[in-house]
Amino acid sequence: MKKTILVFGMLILALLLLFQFSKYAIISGDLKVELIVAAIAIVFFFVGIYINKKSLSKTDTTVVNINEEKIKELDISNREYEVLQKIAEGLSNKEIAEQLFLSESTIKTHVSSLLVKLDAKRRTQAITKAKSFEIL
Amino acid sequence: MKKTILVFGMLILALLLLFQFSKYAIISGDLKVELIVAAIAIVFFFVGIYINKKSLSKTDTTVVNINEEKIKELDISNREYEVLQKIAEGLSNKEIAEQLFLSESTIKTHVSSLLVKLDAKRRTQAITKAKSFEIL
DNA sequence: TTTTAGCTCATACTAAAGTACCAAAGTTCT
DNA sequence: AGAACTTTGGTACTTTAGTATGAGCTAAAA
Repeated sequence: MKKTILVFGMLILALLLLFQFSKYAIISGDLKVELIVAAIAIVFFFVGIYINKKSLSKTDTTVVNINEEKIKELDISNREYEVLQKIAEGLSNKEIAEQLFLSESTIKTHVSSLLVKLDAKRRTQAITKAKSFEIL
Repeated sequence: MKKTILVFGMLILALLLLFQFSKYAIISGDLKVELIVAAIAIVFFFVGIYINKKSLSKTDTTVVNINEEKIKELDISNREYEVLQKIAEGLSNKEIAEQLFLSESTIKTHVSSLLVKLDAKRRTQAITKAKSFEIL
């Protein structure tokens, strides 16, 4: 936030300096008008690019939102979704079972139904499909 | 491509018009110098934003840029990286072998060395780790 | 109160995945 | 040509993953 204020302060300062400089240069006739105009144009062209890049990189992380409607559409239950998340974290059935205080059999059951619902043959494919559905 | 040429053509035209206009305005004294300078600044500021947006939307995938240095750092070979990509697509060893015209044994060898290099126990974990390293 | 749906767990089995170890071509660099 | 490395492939084995089927339990809906 402080950085933003600093950047804008510098910008305003540069703008004022350009004003003064252009006025002086035109009146004294040291430089051609075209040159000054071109310089201003180029400077603010890149300022625009810079500002735009800054604002874009901030809203960049907001792009990824979980599509909850799709989860319901695919008829994936709460428990199944939990398991799906653990799968995507790279855990084995055994590890998932331990983390959720369940037996490995139960995890296998959930995984199997997940594969059916996501129309996947493997857990890795389930991950990619889930991400394409914006579920993960 | 034709659109790009058109846009740039329009830009150059606008630039020339501004040149002429500013020269005329300053000489005739109809407008204040500050106003002209400000106008030019504002116009090119937005031009910069526009151009930047266009170029970004085209190279949109460049935002999630693959960290090639990390690949070298992890000592992952070309073939191994190819296999890693196929794993992330959710393919089985057999399917990867068919796509790359290799035997399943070879894929297993590559996968094993990938797991070691990525310090992963499973292929699913390899995917998540690779993504955290910005390799995928 | 049945019925339905979700969650749980088990057994038995098949199919992948992964490990360990070895070995032969092919490249690249010196 | 020899060294070092990548790529390829094999065998034999262990470990996960995944399927099929059945069943008990609970909570909510019909």
